[in-house]
Amino acid sequence: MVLCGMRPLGYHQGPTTPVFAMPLQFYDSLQRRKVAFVPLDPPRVGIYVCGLTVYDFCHIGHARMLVAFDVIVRHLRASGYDVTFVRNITDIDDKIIARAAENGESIEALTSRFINAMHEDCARLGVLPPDVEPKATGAIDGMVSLIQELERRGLAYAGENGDVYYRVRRFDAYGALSGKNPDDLRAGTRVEVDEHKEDSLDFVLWKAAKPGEPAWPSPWGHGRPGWHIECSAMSEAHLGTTFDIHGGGMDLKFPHHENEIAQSCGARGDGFARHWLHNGFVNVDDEKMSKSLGNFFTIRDVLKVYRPEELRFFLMGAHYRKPINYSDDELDQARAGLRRLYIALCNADQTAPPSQLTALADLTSDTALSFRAAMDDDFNTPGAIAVLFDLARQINRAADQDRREDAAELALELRSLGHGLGLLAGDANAYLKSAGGADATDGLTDDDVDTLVAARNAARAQRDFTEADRIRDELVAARIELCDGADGTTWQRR
RNA sequence: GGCUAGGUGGCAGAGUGGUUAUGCAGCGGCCUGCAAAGCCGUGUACGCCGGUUCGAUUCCGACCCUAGCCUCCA
Repeated sequence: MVLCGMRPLGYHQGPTTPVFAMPLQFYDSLQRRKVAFVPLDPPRVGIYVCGLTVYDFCHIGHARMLVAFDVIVRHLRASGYDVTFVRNITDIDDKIIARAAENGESIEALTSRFINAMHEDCARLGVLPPDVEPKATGAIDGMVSLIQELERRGLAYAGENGDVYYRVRRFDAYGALSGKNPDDLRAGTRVEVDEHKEDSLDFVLWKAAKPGEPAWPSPWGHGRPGWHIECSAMSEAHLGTTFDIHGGGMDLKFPHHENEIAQSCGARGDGFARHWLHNGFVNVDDEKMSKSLGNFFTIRDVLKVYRPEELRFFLMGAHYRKPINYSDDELDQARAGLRRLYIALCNADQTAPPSQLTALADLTSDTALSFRAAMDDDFNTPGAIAVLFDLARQINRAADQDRREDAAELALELRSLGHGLGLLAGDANAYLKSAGGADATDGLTDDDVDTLVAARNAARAQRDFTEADRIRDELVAARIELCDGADGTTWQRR
């Protein structure tokens, strides 16, 4: 509860200028304010994020979560922490069972198909794999153990139907995360009431097996786990009963995360996640994008039209806690902005990725310190990106003034800072020449373009500008832009 | 209805008790055969009404509006 005071970060450009910075701070959903982050057991940091239920392709809302926590973990690591990042996979639940039956395929076939698809999507978006990616079906023992302990403590009971429930009203802290009062919740009950529950607030820990459904043995008979208990078991298995950060989408705050707290704290005493981070939503027409509303775009749909990095850049263009609206117009804006950064790398003649980047901690320019300050302040990616643009201007200016070494040095810094955001990792020419999405092919191969550019330059050499412009118009129609420089003509796809 | 977040220039989006966010788009200039890219210049935004203050977009209160959650959901 006590904010750490200012502490010296280091010295910049001589010993007379101390540079101060606040330590890393972020908004904790539990305390509902920004807190200075002090890990439980530094430099080790444990973070658990609720992953996906794998019965369909990932949509952009999932991408938001994946990218948001990818950036958070990247920055924790850049800040010197030894992070263990756990992101689970829910591979058993009602929807999975229903979808598998619908498709006439096995649950295993369905889930492994969509797990692979998710991994492909992540790789394309530059989302690094978590350190541990546990599956619910691999954590049944831990769930049974938790439920047994809850039962022993009077917090769980078996209904007549064989389902096991959590006795919510016996857990005093219920509602602490979501700010909800159990009495208010009960008043709002308007869904079908399960007559086997003691109280309508109680939620399922273990479901009795139904014919034809997957089931595991347990003290309460064959059955399968409820959704909430999975995460309590998986976080405990990999991070212990107390760990630093728990994350997930805003909609998981209640009831999922509230229930996790009830389960984990109920069974193991106090502890569990010390801080909670929730990412905001992707909206379409100012309405939540979700499968149930049917207004969602899958990642792979979007990547037919936009480059993966453009989507990533778009998702980081707003603070991770705020909602963002998905539209072609905004993706186009992201495209134009990212293009500017890559062009700066080209202007510095640093098109190929460097073999060695500079670590954030070793960058001491004002620019780098601004970047760090932005990221240290609740992972403020828009602020950090603004610093990238500032750097791009510095590079272009240096290039204009023919200060090549300066430009190269700044370009390395841009790459290094970009790395902290998972951006600007590739070859700049390759990026700019790539089609803006799988469906954006213009029918011209790179060789075709090179041939036309050569023909145009031959015409220019003869001062036949009518022919030169005709060829350029043809290329522009194919979304290819030319740039006549001192060293020849370069081209890019828009 | 309860709870939780928001309302910033044409668009997107940070931030701040008094000083340029940033990007996209626009306009003027330089450069160019013309462009493109880049550079330079250019915009007097902070929902409404009160209050505190020398001074508020920034703090406090009321109001209006929006979104999310209260049901599976990133």
